Amino acid sequence: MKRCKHNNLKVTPQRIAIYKKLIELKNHPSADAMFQTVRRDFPNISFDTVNRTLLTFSEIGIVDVIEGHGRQRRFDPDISCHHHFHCVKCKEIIDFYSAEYDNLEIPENIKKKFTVLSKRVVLNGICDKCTE
Amino acid sequence: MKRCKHNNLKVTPQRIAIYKKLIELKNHPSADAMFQTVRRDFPNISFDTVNRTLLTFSEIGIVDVIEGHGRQRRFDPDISCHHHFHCVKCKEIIDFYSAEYDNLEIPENIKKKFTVLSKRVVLNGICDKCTE
DNA sequence: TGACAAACAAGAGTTGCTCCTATCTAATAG
DNA sequence: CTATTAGATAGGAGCAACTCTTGTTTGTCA
Ligand SMILES: [Mn+2]
Ligand SMILES: [Mn+2]
Ligand SMILES: [Zn+2]
Ligand SMILES: [Zn+2]
Repeated sequence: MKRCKHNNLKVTPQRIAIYKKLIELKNHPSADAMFQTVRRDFPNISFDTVNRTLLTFSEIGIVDVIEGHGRQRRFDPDISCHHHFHCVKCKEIIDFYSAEYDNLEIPENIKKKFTVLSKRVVLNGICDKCTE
Repeated sequence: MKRCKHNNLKVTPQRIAIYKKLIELKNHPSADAMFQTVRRDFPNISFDTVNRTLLTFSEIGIVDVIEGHGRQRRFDPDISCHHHFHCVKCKEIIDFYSAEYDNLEIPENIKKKFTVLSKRVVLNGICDKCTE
């Protein structure tokens, strides 16, 4: 919660509860998934607070809002450089790691024109569970 | 429209109008953006028809539904292998091309477990227009 | 121990699809 | 060339996932 104070944000019980759930998660939850999880320990919390807090956290770099193919925004508690496999059937987003991908060079013409903040390789396909 | 017949889909004036707009577009329209464009030539068309047709086209491989960070689904009339730069400010998605990226190998552990249908490098950052 | 800016809960409002139904039409058979 | 009909469309209701508003509460600092 140092990160909160550092950004002039108050340290509230709601923020602490959401943060704790976030760091123990290993998947890519939607705002509603986080809400359902957090409300088990904090029955009076509102969806709006969870959603707003996740967006606040993404602004101060605690979570990432990641690319998706569905209508729900997906958050990623793992903010290190890694890559994603999207299953087109079950919509799950699966992490994978590759030094080769991490070290990809940004093309010159892009570097000249734009400011690149992050890069990621996104694979689409069918996961092992959906193949049967 | 051969593609339609080949997939047992009727060739309707609406589908022709949407298809024509699609192939002349060079950006990544949302369903609503397509609706607004197509209705100029076809004032009586409904949003639902445009949206449904875009999804139908994506099923038969005429367009791609691409990864996004917002709430609107984005379509891509360019179905060849290429890569995307997402501007986090104006939300524009800009194409770029790189032989190096096209030739990326899929990691062994992914290839073993999953069926990969497409790959793309996604860069996030700030575009030239938003930098001023 | 106040004062107060910031954050919260609850619920209304908005956006962007998605579904439903009556009507229409492209394709095929006669 | 017409009749038939499965499939497609328009218009509108319905729904999911946020997003905003308002009145109340609370963490922080003096
Ligand atoms: Mn991840
Ligand atoms: Mn593209
Ligand atoms: Zn799957
Ligand atoms: Zn921009």
